[in-house]
Amino acid sequence: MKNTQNDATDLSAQIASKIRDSIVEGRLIVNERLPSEAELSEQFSVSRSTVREALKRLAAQSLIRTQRGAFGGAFVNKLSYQDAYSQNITTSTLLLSMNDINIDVACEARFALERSCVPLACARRSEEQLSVMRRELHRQTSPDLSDEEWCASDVAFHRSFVDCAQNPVLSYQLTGAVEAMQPLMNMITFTARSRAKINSHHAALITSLETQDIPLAERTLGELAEYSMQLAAKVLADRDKK
Amino acid sequence: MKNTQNDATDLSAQIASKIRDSIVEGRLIVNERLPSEAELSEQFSVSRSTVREALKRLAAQSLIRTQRGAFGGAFVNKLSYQDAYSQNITTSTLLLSMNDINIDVACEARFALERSCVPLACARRSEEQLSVMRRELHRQTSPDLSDEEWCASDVAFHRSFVDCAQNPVLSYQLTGAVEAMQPLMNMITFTARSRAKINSHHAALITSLETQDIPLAERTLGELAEYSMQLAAKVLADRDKK
DNA sequence: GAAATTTAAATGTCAGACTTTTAATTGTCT
DNA sequence: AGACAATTAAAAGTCTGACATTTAAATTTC
Repeated sequence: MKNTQNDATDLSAQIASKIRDSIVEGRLIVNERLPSEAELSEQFSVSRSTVREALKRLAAQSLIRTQRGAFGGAFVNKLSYQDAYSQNITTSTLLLSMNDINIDVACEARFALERSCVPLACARRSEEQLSVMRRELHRQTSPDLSDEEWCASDVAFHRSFVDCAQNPVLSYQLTGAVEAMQPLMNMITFTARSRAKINSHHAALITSLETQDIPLAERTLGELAEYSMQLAAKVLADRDKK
Repeated sequence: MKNTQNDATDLSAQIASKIRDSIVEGRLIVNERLPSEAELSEQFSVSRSTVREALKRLAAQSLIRTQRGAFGGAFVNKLSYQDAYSQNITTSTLLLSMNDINIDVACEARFALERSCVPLACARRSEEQLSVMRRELHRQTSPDLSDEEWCASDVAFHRSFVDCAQNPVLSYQLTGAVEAMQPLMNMITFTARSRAKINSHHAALITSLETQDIPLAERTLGELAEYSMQLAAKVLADRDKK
C-alpha cells in the first residue's frame, strides 16, 4: 500500500504522490490544513511553482481544496459523493470511448450491474423514486422529445431505478454503468430503436417495483439488454453494407 | 454535457476544464498533440505557469501525458484499464473512509455487486481463474499467514471470481467493490473472524463455479455478506462495551 | 554509409515580484 | 461596551524571465 507512482522523474508528481499517500493512509485527516506553499517548498527543497503543480494535481482528484487569504491554504478535502460521482463518470466515459469496447460486452456488463440492485429495489422502492420513474416514462412517450432529451430521460429513469435500493454505496458504484454506458448505448442505437418498445419495458420495470416482482424485473432487464444488442448488431450491419 | 465546473475563479481550473471538455467530447482525439505550453499561454492569454498548472491537473486524471524534448509536448492519453482501475480504487477507498459509511450498507452493496457476475461467471469460468482461486484458498489455509497477507489473498480471490465472467467492463466496474470495500471490511472484522468459516465459503464458491451452480454461488455470497455483517456488529458491540 | 556532433524545440525547475483575497486585529465613534 | 470601519498580514493566484534537461531531428565527420 505504498509509493503509488513514485519512480517518475518529475518532482511535482513525486511530491503529489507523497502527499496523496499521506491522505489515503490517514496520516493527514479530513479538513487538516497542509503547510503553506512556502513551507512545503522548504520542506521538499523545491521551488514554490513545483509545489503548486503538485497541489494542483491533488486538487484535480478532489483530494484537497484551497482557500485564499489569511488563514487560508490547502486543506484535506472530504470527498463527497458528488465529487466521486463525477470523477467516476468521466473515467468510465473515457475508458469506454477510448478502448473500442465491443458493444455486446458493454451491454452485458451494464445490465448485469443493474440487475444487482433488483432484490433490494423491489423490497425498498419508495414512492419518491417511483414517481420520478413514472414522470420520466411519461416524458418518454412525448413524440416531440429530441434524441438528447430522450437519452437524458432514459438515464434519469435508470438512475432512479438504482436509487430504489436505498443504498448510496451501491448507487455510487453503479453510476459508471448508468451514466456512462447508457448514453454510449443510446448514441449507437438511436437511429434504429423503437421508443414504444423501450417504453413498454420501462413500464414493466415500474410495475415490477410496484408489485415487488423480482423475476419480472430481472426478466425485463434481460429483455432490454437483448434488445439493445440486437439494435447494435443491426446498426453495425447496416454500416458495413455501405 | 458542458462546462464541467467552469464558474470557479481560478484560471488554471478554467483552462483545465475547457481542455477536459475537448477531450471528453472528442474534439481532441487520442494521441493528438496539444499545442505547446507557450502556444497555449498565448491562446488563453495567460502565463506559462498557469497553463502548466492546468496541464498538471489533466495529467493527474490521466487525461494527458507529457513528453519532454523536441517534438515532445502534451498528448491526449489513451486511458488504460490499469489507470482507470487505480483511480477508481483511490476514489472508492477515500469515499468509504471519509464518509463514515454504515458497515451494513457497505456489505450489502459489496455482495449485491459481486452477485451481479454470478450467472456469467458460472457460464464462462476458465481453468485459469479457477486455478488462481484454488491457489489463493490454499494460501488462506496456511496458519502462519499474516492478517495483511490474508486480506490480500482474499482480495485476489474475489478479484478472480469477478474475472470469471470474462467481461473486462464488468471487472472494471467491480474493482471499487472488491479492492476498496473488501479491505475495509477485513480491517473491521479481522479480530473476530474465523478463517476456517470463510475458507469453507470460499471453497463453496469454487465448487459452485466448477459445477456451474448459480443458486449455490448466490447463496454462498449471501452467507458471506451475512457473516460479515454479524462480525461487524459483534466488533462494534465489543467496542461499545469498553 | 555509419557514427558522432550539433541544434532546436520542448518540458521541467527556479527565483522573485506583484495581485487579490480573506480573516484577524486594531482603531474609532457612539 | 459594543458596533462599525480601517488596517494589516498571511496566503493563494498570477506573471515574467531565466536557466536546466531531455530528446529527436539535422548536420557533420570519418
